[in-house]
Amino acid sequence: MSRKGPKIQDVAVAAGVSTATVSRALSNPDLVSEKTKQAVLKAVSETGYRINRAAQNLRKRQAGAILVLLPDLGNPFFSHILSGIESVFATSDLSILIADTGGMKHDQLSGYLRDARADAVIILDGAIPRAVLNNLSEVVPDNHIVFACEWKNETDFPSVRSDNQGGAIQAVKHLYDLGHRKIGHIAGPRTNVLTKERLDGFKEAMAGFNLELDPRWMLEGGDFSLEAGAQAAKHIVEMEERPTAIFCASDLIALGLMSELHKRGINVPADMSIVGFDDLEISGRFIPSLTTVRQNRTQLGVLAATTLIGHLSGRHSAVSEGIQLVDVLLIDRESTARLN
Amino acid sequence: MSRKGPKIQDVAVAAGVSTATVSRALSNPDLVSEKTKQAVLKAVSETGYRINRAAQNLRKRQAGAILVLLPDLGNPFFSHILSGIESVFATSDLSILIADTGGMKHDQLSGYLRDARADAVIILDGAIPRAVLNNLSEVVPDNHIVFACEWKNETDFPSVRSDNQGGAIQAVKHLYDLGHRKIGHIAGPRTNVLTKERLDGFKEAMAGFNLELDPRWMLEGGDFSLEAGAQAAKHIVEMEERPTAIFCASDLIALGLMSELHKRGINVPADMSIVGFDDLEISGRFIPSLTTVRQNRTQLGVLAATTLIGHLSGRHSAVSEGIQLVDVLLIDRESTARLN
DNA sequence: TTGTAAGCGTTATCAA
DNA sequence: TTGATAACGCTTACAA
Repeated sequence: MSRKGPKIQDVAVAAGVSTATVSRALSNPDLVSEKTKQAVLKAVSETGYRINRAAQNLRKRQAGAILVLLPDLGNPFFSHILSGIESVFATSDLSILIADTGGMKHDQLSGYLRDARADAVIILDGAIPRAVLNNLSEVVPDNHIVFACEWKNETDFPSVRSDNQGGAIQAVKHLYDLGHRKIGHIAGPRTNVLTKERLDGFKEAMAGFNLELDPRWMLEGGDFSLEAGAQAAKHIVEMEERPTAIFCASDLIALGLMSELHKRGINVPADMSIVGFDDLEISGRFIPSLTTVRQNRTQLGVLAATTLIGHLSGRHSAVSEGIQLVDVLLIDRESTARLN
Repeated sequence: MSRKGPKIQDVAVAAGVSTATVSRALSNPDLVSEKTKQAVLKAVSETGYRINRAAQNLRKRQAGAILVLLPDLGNPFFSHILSGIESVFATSDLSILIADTGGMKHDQLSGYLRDARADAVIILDGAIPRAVLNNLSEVVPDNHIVFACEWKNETDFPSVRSDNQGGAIQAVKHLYDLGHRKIGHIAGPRTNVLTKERLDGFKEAMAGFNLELDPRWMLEGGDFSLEAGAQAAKHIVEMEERPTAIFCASDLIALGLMSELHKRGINVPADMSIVGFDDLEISGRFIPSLTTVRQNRTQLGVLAATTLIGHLSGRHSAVSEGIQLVDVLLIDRESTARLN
C-alpha cells in the first residue's frame, strides 16, 4: 500500500543532491562522502522517507523474501523452528513468507518462486515431492535451498539437522544403564527420514549392548502424534510378554503412549520405562514427567537461516556447507526408572 | 530471483498481440475477446510465462502481501490460528508475511508497512503498543487492520474473537452442576484482554449462582504458561481452606497446576476439580484428561483472513464488520468430578 | 565523489 | 476490442 509516501526524488531535493546519491548513501554509504551522507540522512528523517520495496526488488531483480515451507503449520512442533528463523531475518531486510505444503498443490508451490516471490527457500518438510524440488532448482540456485530439521535423501542441498541417531543411542544407553534389557521402540511414520535415523540409532545401540531386537516390540506409529502413541499402547497391553522399556520416536508418541497405558492400568515408570524424543515444553510437566532427548529447535531454525544468509550473500564459508549436525541431550526425568 | 524468465513482452510476441492485451487477458479476461484470450493463454503456457510480482506490485502501488503479527512465534498456541489464516490466503495471490512482535522494535514494526511490504495486517497481539497501531493507521486504511483472538481495547478495528466470557460462564456452570460451591480462578496476565473477559465471565457466573468470590482463591498467573499454573499450585497447597474447584484462564495454566498439585499429593479430580480454557491437543491426553473450554483456533484464523479479504476487495459486507464472536464449547473430561 | 539517464516488468490511460 | 505509451520508484552503468 503506502499511499503517496515521499519517494527518493523528494529526499534528493531536500538534501540538494541527485537521486543516485540518495540511493548510494542509503545502500552503499561507503561510496559517498561523509558530508553528503549526513545531509541525506537528515533529509530522510525530515521527509519521513521509506524505501519502496517493490521498486527496489524490481530494479534489483530480486524478491526480497525467503520462503519457509512447513509440512503442517498446525503442528506446534514447528513453531520454535520458525521462531528461530524469524529471529534471524527480523534484522535483515528480507521478508519471511510462509506456506503450508500440506494443503498445497505442487504447481502452486513452485509458482511461489516462479512468480519471483522468493529468492530462497527453507524447507522443513522431508516429504516434499521430488518433482517440486526439481521445479525449485530451476528457479533458484541450489544453494538457495536449505533443509532444516528434516531433509530429502539422495539430494545435496545444505541441511541443518539434529543428531537423531546419536539421540537414539543416548536413549538406549540410558535405559540400559538403568538395567533394562527388554527394550522396545515405537517408530515414526515409515517414510519419514527422522524415523529411519532414530531407528538406526536404536538398532545400533541395541547391537552395541548385545541386546536382542525383538520384532514384537518394534512398533510403527503412523505418524509422530499422540494418537499414534495411544494406538501403540493398545498393542502393548495385549502382549504376552512386554518390554520393560520403550524408546519412542517422538515426545507426542511417548505422551500418547503413557496416557493410554495409564488408562489400561500400566504404571510408568514402575511397570514400564518410557523415553521420548524432542523435549516439548509439556513433557517436563506431564505426569510423570518425560525422560527425553532434547532437540534445540530454535537453534535449528537459527542455523538454517544464517546458513541461507551466508549463501545469499555469496559467502560460502565452510560452516555453511553440507550437513550441519546439532547436538541433542538426554533429559532424565520421571518416566524412566531402574529395573527392579 | 527468477533469472531471465519470459516476460509479458515475450508472451505478446508469441500470441501476436500487444503487451497490454496480454495483461488484460490475464487479469481482466472480460475486456478481451474470447479468441485472443485463447491465443494469449496458449502463448502463456508455451513460453512458461510467470508474472513478476515485484513489477506488478510496483505498478499497482501495492505490496501483494499481508502481514501477520504474532506476540510469540515460539508459542504453539498460535500455530493453528496461523494455519487457518494461511489456508485462506493460499489460494489468493497475496503472500503471507509473518513477524514476531516480541523481539521487535516498534519502528521496525511499522517499517514493515511503510516499506510497502504489506497491504494489510492481522494482529494476534492485544498488547501491541498504541503508538505502533497509530503508525500503522497512517499507512494502511483502518479496515485493513484486523485483530484475531486478542484485540486492543478502545479501538474500533475489526476483530475476530472467541466468546471468552461465555466460555468462562460455561466452565463455572459445569462446576456448579457438579456440586462445587467453593470455586477459585487462576487468571492470566493482568493486562491481557483475554484475562479480563474470562475473569468477568467467571465473576458474572459466580454472581448468577449466588456464590461468594473468595479473594484468597482468586490467583493471578503472570502469563498463560505451564509455569504460571505450577506457581499457583504452590500457593494453593499452602492454603488453610482450599477451593474444591478451580477454573483456569488457559489450558497451560491448568496443566501446570495439575502437574504441581500431583507432585504435592493433591489428587485431581478427587481432591480438586480443574477446568481449563483452549482445548489444546495434549489436554485430551493429559493424566487426568482436562475438562476445558474449546476454542476453535483454526476458525479464528480463517475468519480473520476472510474478513480481511473482504475489506481488501472493497466488499464491506455486514458480516465482516465490527466484532465477530466465535462460539466456544465445554468439553467434559476427567479433571472434573462431582463433589463428594 | 557525484550526476545523468536508462531501464527493471508491469498496468492504466488514451486513442484508434 | 485492441495498441502505443507513459508511468510506478528504484539502482547502476557511464560520464563528468
